[in-house]
Amino acid sequence: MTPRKIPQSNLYLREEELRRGIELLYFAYRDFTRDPDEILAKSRFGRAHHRVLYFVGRSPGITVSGLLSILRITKQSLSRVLGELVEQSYIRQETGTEDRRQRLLYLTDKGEAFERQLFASQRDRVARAYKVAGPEAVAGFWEVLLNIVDDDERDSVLKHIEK
Amino acid sequence: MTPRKIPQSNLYLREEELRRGIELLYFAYRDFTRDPDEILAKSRFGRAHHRVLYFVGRSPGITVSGLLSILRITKQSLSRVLGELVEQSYIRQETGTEDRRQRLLYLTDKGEAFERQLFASQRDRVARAYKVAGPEAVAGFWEVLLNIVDDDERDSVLKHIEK
DNA sequence: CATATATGTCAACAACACTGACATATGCCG
DNA sequence: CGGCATATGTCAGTGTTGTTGACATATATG
Repeated sequence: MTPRKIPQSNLYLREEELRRGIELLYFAYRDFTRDPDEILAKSRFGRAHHRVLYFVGRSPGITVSGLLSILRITKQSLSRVLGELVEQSYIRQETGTEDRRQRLLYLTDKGEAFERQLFASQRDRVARAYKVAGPEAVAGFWEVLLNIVDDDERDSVLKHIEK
Repeated sequence: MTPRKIPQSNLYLREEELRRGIELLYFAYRDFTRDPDEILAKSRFGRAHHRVLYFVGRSPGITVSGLLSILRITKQSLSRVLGELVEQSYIRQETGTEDRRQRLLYLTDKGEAFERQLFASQRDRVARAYKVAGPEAVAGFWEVLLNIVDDDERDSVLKHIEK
């Protein structure tokens, strides 16, 4: 009951709550990626291809460097994955109109169909979670995740999700 | 204004909301893993070692198969990582008392110190996010994540986080 | 024209996952 | 006790995804 004990107890509680968030993030992400992974395993693509299809589908006409700053990988890594998707006609490239150095990326019909299939596998899981938890929980879910993102990335994430 | 248009509009809204969750999960996870990755890069360990240290620290005396079902990787994959941690005295193994086939895993003092350093790097990020978002948002964050987890895994996750 | 930027490419390498096959120690059941 | 199951360990080969470093080409910009 000394004053010193109170902050210590709060710190302990705090750590438990923080670990709970860390673990839930880990477990949810672990299961959340399994749905598309199973579909991808049947093709010769992997998770990296999925991410490219996802973000090109989400931002048609995105440039290579735009994609790089979302994915935060090197251009050499992206190049391999993107090259395979282009070569197999899931993605097409157009030379930029304003800046002809840029390559603007778009999903082809084939790519769009595949992306929708991959999305569908995650959609059901997330939709169920939203439904069970309810709209207020969902708002909290978004709010906390947004604040976990790097401070200097938050604006760019907001631009993405508020489209 | 025909009845047909209403469900279509709802579906569209729904998809936007689902994609928002998917993207926030992606971006938050991307940044959330960067803190420990930077520390790990200075050692000769990687993200896989971190996960093992984390869950052994969280459940002292966990068995190898217990760890395998949390990590959902093969024993061959775990073996390499765990072997390195044991060999460098971050983790020690004890033969199970009830079942002598089991190897019970514990962090050494060295392992505990390293785990706390890794945890600290994520703690600040999550603590700030909790603080900015507020307690109700945090409850929603937990609730949605828990429901994103596989149905048949939810009990085991609950057992974990409610310790 | 000179420099910067956007993109592409080659090569070597590392982390982390997988499959398949086999080995050892221990528990448990009839 | 003998036989089968389980917990763990190990060897070998492979694939995906990331890295660094070096260099090339086309285009923009001052």
